[in-house]
Amino acid sequence: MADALEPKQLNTYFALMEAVSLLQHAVSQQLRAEGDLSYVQFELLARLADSAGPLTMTELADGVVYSRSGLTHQAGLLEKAGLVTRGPSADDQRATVVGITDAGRELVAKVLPGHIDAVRRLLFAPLSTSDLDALGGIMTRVRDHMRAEPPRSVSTRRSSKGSGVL
Amino acid sequence: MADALEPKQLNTYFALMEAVSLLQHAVSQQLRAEGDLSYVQFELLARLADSAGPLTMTELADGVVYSRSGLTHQAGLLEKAGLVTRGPSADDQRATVVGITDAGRELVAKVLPGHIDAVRRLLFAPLSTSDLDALGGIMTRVRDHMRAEPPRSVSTRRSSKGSGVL
DNA sequence: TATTGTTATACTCTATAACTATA
DNA sequence: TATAGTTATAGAGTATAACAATA
Repeated sequence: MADALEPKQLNTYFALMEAVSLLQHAVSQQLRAEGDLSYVQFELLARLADSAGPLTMTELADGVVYSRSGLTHQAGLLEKAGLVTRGPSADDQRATVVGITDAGRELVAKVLPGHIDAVRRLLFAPLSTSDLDALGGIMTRVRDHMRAEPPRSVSTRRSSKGSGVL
Repeated sequence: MADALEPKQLNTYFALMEAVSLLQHAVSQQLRAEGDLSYVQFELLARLADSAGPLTMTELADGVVYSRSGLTHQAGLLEKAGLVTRGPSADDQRATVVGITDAGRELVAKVLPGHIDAVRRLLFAPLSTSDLDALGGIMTRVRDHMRAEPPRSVSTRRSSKGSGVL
């Protein structure tokens, strides 16, 4: 126990992980039942729905998926379901641009109310307004910190000689 | 968009989910590399190491795993690896009690420093002391709220006639 | 030479249903 | 009749490596 986290840190860490795990599980069930979507698929659709225009695979991956093949797989499923389209990019001939279809937008719209409901009921119900502000500030900062630091997401490909973990 | 979360809530929700996803991914890599453990397996071992004595499968499951068969599977893997033992319970003949072995404790001890390091670097580095207090309080409250509310975890078995999602 | 994306493949995790045994 | 746990099995998600094509 030489270099343990302070107990307060440890408790915070475990509470965070367990709470989000429970939340993840609940919203995943909701998305599966109401839209036959995994959480990752929902995230991808939501990003596309929110975006001004189509996104490249790499742009779409950032922060959502941690391997290129994983994204290709998911995008393939969404395309087969008629929720997104894939096509060549004009700017960069290597890139694939992904756009959301009307059916995709409709599905997001169909699933969103129940999703919002679950998040409100499970996450926000026990929180005050100042809790919300605090949590928002903290998690935004943490997210940005982790995005900036290595280990980075998909965009940097691992070098072939295993660099170890982190 | 009739009943959307307030933008502040939505941003908070997404920041929380993305930050924890990144954290989960990073610590999973660390645990896999240094101890050949999944995060769930680490959690199970850590609980057992922290517990005064052996736990039943149901006690062990709570908050960690969402299906009984999943836990049986993971416990089987840990047992095969010599990290835990399983045996009949004295109190309740139906129950299985799970205990951690010396090898299990050693593995936790081996893996923990790197784990703590990653959590500090990724989660706590950008947070102040008051952030830590706030986050701890908030996430503890959220976790307890979700534990209390349905959808409950494993302990309640689903009725055979599909009760829908939540 | 580095980057974008796909393919093929293998593996892990998870969940459902059917089952045994005990309370 | 309800609960604890296991088994068998199937499906979904993810990652690695090898590959083709473009920058």
